[in-house]
Order: sequence, then C-alpha cells, then structure tokens
Amino acid sequence: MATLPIVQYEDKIIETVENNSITVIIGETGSGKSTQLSQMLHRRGYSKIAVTQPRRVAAVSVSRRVAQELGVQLGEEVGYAIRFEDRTSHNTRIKYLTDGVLLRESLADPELNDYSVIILDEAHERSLNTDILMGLMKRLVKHRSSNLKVLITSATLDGDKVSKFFRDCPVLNIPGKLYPVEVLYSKERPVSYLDAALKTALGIGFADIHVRQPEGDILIFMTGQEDIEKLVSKLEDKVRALDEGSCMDAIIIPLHGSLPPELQASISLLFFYKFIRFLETSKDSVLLHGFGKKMTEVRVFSPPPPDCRRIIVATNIAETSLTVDGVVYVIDSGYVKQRQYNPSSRMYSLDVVQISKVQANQRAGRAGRTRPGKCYRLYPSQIYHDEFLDVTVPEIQRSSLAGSVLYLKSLDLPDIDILKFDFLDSPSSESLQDALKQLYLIDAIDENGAITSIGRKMAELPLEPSLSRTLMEANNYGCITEALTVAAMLSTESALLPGKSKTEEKRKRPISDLPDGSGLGDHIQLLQIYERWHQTDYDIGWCKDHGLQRYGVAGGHCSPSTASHIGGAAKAVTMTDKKTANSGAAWSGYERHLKNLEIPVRGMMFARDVQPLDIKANGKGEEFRRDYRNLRKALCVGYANQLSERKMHHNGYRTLGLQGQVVQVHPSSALSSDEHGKFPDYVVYHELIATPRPFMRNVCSVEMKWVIPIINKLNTLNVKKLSGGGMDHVEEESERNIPDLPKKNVEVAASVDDSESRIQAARERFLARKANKVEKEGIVEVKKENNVNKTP
DNA sequence: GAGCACTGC
Repeated sequence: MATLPIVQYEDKIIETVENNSITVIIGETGSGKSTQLSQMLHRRGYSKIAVTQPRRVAAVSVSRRVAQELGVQLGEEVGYAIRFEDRTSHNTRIKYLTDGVLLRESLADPELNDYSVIILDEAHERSLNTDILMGLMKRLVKHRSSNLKVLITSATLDGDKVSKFFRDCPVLNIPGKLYPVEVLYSKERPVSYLDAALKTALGIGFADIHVRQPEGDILIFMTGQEDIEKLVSKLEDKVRALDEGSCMDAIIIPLHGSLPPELQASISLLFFYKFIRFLETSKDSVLLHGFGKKMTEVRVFSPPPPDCRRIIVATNIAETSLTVDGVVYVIDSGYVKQRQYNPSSRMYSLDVVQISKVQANQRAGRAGRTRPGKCYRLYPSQIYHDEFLDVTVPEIQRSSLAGSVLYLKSLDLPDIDILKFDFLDSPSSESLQDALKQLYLIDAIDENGAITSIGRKMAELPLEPSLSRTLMEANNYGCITEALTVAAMLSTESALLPGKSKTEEKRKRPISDLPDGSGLGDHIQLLQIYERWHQTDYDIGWCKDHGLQRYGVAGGHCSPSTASHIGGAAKAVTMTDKKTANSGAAWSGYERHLKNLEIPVRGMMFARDVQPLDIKANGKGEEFRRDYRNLRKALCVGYANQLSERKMHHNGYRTLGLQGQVVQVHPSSALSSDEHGKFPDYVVYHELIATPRPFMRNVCSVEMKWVIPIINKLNTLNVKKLSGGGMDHVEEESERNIPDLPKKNVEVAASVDDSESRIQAARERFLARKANKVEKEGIVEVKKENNVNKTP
C-alpha cells in the first residue's frame, strides 16, 4: 500500500480537511483515493465516515478491500450499505454506500448526524443522486449543529468549478498511478467509425494494431449493440482471412449490457485465479445457467491462449462499470448513446452524442492499467479540444425530475424554495416546472406547491412517483397485491420481459399462449404474466418456452422465487426488510412499511396466496374475463400526469396536459381495439419515447369517468402558484389541449359517479363538440388518418 | 408495426 501515490499526501490532506469544512480532491485513476481517504481520516480519529459510490458493485468491492487492508471483518469496523443489503453494525466506522442510500438516510435524519465525515466519491460522473447530495452538503456544513467535514472527489477538468460552487474551497491534486498512455488522433473524422475502428484494429489504416504492435488486448468503444455485432462479425472475417502464422491469433469478444449477466460477469472474473483454475481443470464446455442453454461462447471464459490477442468491442459499460485487465490498446469512437428527457414534450429519446473530455480520458486510461499503452482516437485533436465538452452533461439535466423534486420537498428544508435550490448545475426552469405540474396532478403537492400528506408518503417509497401514487391508491381499492406486482414488473431489471422472438420462433409458439392483458393493456399483461409464472412455481423453463427473458438480480445468485419477488416486492419495500430471503418476507416487509407510514393495509396477501387470474368463475359454472377495474382505477390516479385521449377518427392519441402532443400506441402493446377497430378513448402510459415517431410505451385502458377529475385539475393548474413565486419568468399557461368540458357537465358527472348514462351523455356532448371543432379547424387532422396506425 | 447506452432507491 505504501506505493499508492496518495499516501505521500496524507499530512497535507489531513491539514486541509481540519482547516476547511469542504475539500475537493482531484484524484486520477489509481491514486487510491477511494480506499485510502477514509482510512486516513479514520486514523486521525474521525468517528464515522461515509463514502458514497454511484454504483453498488463499487461500494461492495471497495469496502471489502478496505476491510482487508485493515485486517477486520467486513460488516464490523468497515461495512457497506446498498439496496437490499446492509452489512454494517454498531461498530462500523467506515461505511461505503451508494449515493441513493445516503439520500434515503437523510430522509430519516436530515442532518446526517451519524457521520462526522462524508466523502462523495466519483463526483465527476455527475450522477443525479450525487448532484443532489452536493447541494445538500453545501447547506449542511452551514446549518448542521455538530461539526461536519465533506470531501468531494472529482476529475481534473471539473475541480475548479466544484471548488467555486463550494465557496472557493481548497483543491488538492493527487497524481494517479497509471502507466503513460500515448494518445493518437486521426487526421479527420471518419465517414464510418465502424470501418475506421476495423482498420485501426486489423486493417491497413492510420494504424493497424494487430499486425504491427506487440501483444496486448485491444478495447474498442462503440455506441450500441447493433454496431458492436456488426463490427464483431467484420473483425472475425478479417481474422479468418489473415495468413496463418503471419501474426498472432485473435479472439473477438462483444461486451454490452444486453448480454446475459453470466457472460458479463465472466469478463470481470476472467483473471480471477480460482476461476481460471476451474476452467483449466474442467475440460468440458461450461454450462451457463439461467437460460438453460449451453453457451457456445466458451471462449469468452478462456484466458487468451499464448500468442493470442483479445479484441473486446464494448459500449461505455467498459468505461467505468467493468474493468477488463490486459488491455494495452484502446480505440475510441468518440461517441456514446445517452438517454435524454425533454420536459416540454415529456419524451425520452436515446441519442448518439459526442463524449466529453472526461469520458475520453477515462477511456484512454483503460489502456494504461497494466503497462504503458496507446489510445487511438477516431477523431482529430482539434475536435477534442474545441468541440468536446469538458464534463459529461449531468444526469440532472437529462432526466425527469418529478421524483427528485418530491424528495427535496419532503425534506422540508427551512427557508428554501425548491426552484432556487443551489445545484452545481441547475436543471432548466422548464424541467422544474414540468416536475411540479406532474406532482400536482398526482396529488403529491397542492396548488400552492406545498407537499401534501399523500406526497410525503410517496416520497418514502423508493419508486417513481407515478408508481408510488398507484400503490397508495390501490391500497384504498384493495388491490395492493396486484399493483405491487405491476410496479415491480415495471421498475426492476429482473422483470419478465417478452424477449425478442425471431419470426421463426413466433411461428413455433403462437402468442396466444401468453396472457394478453385481457386487451386492457400492458400493465395488466405484465400482471398476468407474473401470475402465470407464479403458478408454475417460478419455472425458468416456462419463461424459456414463452420467449420471456428473466434478467439476473444483484449478482445473479438468487433462487427464482427470490428473484421474482426481489424483483417484485422488495424493489418497493425499501430497506425495511433487509434480509429478503424469500418473497413472503419481502411482502410482510412491505406491509410493515405501509404501516410505518400509517397506511392501513387492506386485502393484503402473500405472494404465494395470489389467486387472481384473468379468467374467473362466477360460481354458476360460467367463466368471465376479469376487467381489473380497481387496479386500472388506481393506475389512472397514479398516472394522471401521463394521460392521453384518442383522436376522433383514428387510433392516434393526444397527450393531455401537454401542448397537443400526438402520439401512437407502441406496436408491441397488448392493448386491443374494439369491434370497430378503435382503441379506448383514454389510456394512461408509462413513458413516451421519441423514436422517429413518438410512441407511448406500456399503456393501460382507463375510463372516461375516472378521467374527468383529472381534466378538472388540469383546468385549474396554475404554474405560477405551483412555483410558489419562485419562478421569475413563468409564462402564462395555455394548455390548449385540455378538453373544454363545461363546468356543469363535469359536476354532474363527478358527483353521480355511478350514473353511467349521464356520464355517457356528457361524454357524447364532449365528443360531438370535438368533432365539430375538428371540422372547423380544417382537414389537417383528417388527412393524417391514412398514415395512422390502424389496427387489424 | 418497432428497437433495446448505463446506473440507482
């Protein structure tokens, strides 16, 4: 350990921390900051130190390392806390935790008095949670009664900005321990960076590593699965075409998030001694569990044979999350795929964007971990210097902020206006207003922007606001079990997802095998699929037979039933139930959680008692299809901010509460049309995605009478009031697409909830007026009809 | 009739 560069700086670091409440540490990769800073401060006598990490694996692996260095048992003096897992005790003095966990802790104790030091590690990655924590830390050092020391670690390019944010706090530079990496630029930007990468690795391009350079693996950064697969097959062709004996052999390895987790894990385990021994001793091919299929890509596991070079083609997963040892050459396309949120249309899109300088340097650094390396940038240096942003656009400027704003509101920070919250990089006022409007529509804040009792309870649930609102409403309607399953299916990576079935497979297995959501939409379908799977006692074979994918959970060592309900309940359970050993425990944990919130639980059942099916008997020997009325009603309340109305003459929809956004039901949806080929008049949707055509993904059919109170609310929405005067330039709202229901009709409809006929009458008047309006406004809309999504 | 960067409570 004595060789770590940071050790020489110990005195300087301690001195700076003692004299300042906030210190910025610029520590390059390999400086040892993640493992050493906490130990130094511990030695100095600070009572309890928290170190946040943006990723779970990092929290676990770094804490394990520190426990080892200190010769203590993990979970005692040194421990970690991540979702579902708290390995700390009352003895714990150094605690590694994800930034999200620290945010949750601060909900229980806003002053975080348990800690004398808080270190926000990897702050340059600008994760949403770390950004919020930075704002909170700035307040906390000023307001907290007991002494608090805060350390922020960041990248070179970001240090001054962070220091300025924290009132010119001191910045310490700690050199890294990477080997030098020579950076080579191409003369101009290639027409096709796929071909350029190919040439650089194997061809006769501006460099050709494989034939001319000494041994060492090559890591190529591409944007996505499709490009990776194309490049892999081209590389394989080329390698095969190389003259035997003219150069060393090469194996090509794709690496991206959609690969089975087992395959990914194998990469990081590749050089794990035991594992290699295991492979050497078992001559048989390795059988991967999970899909029950024999993987042919055993080569991924094998260490490269002598005189063989690995070429790894990866997404940015290899930038931070996965480290592949043995890499000496990096080829950087200069691009990354990023998910962006547009608050004015509430749409997400996945765009290929130029990386930042920090990212480019991070990628280059991957070449210098074991010995001096080379990084080939497929773009000119002038583009790097002039066009690349210094730092990645922070997540807070690319996401919907409803959840974060609700969280901040629930903290009840004195004398703080959420819209003036001091962020290192503020989100746009448009984005904050969007969050407020959404929260108002789902009753989390009142018309003056103050958090409601419903909102307070929602904030306690670690779910996106729409889903936490749905759960609360479902509890009132006695369908909490079902709602929980839906929430879990939508919010977990371990959900059962309809896999991409090739046309071939489709013919073999008629879709009718799978529940169809009773035609009511995707939420219902997800519920039915889960229930069906539950009936098979969580049989993996059943998933396989139905073309469903079950993604692994937290390291992949869960039994199917835990997986399902970790996927299921536990996601919604928060930390109340720390040892989610089985689904029953998770559900009772959730029940406890609701009780803590003083929400009486009605109709609660354990997962194993779940009975409801899409077909039910009525006791007279007849069967009828369930209409999931209560669940859909709850979804309608929860998704009041994500509601669409069908257009008059076709199956296109218009979002309500937004400026006339025209969207379609996603073709993969389970929603079915009526006998006239029409979709339901109203649906709620889980998200809008802006592919070339805008789609609603995951929709659920809802009824007119449930929608009326929402339309009412939209009519009274006043952003100025919601912002509590915090916005200086709030534009007058003109929500042109709010249906213009006359007050009288609304009142009638709303007060006589059960009078179907009167509601029907109101609806007919409304639709008639709408038709009239369409005629007056012109033919544009009618013309569109031909293009639009007609259901068979 | 279309498309899956990566995290996290």
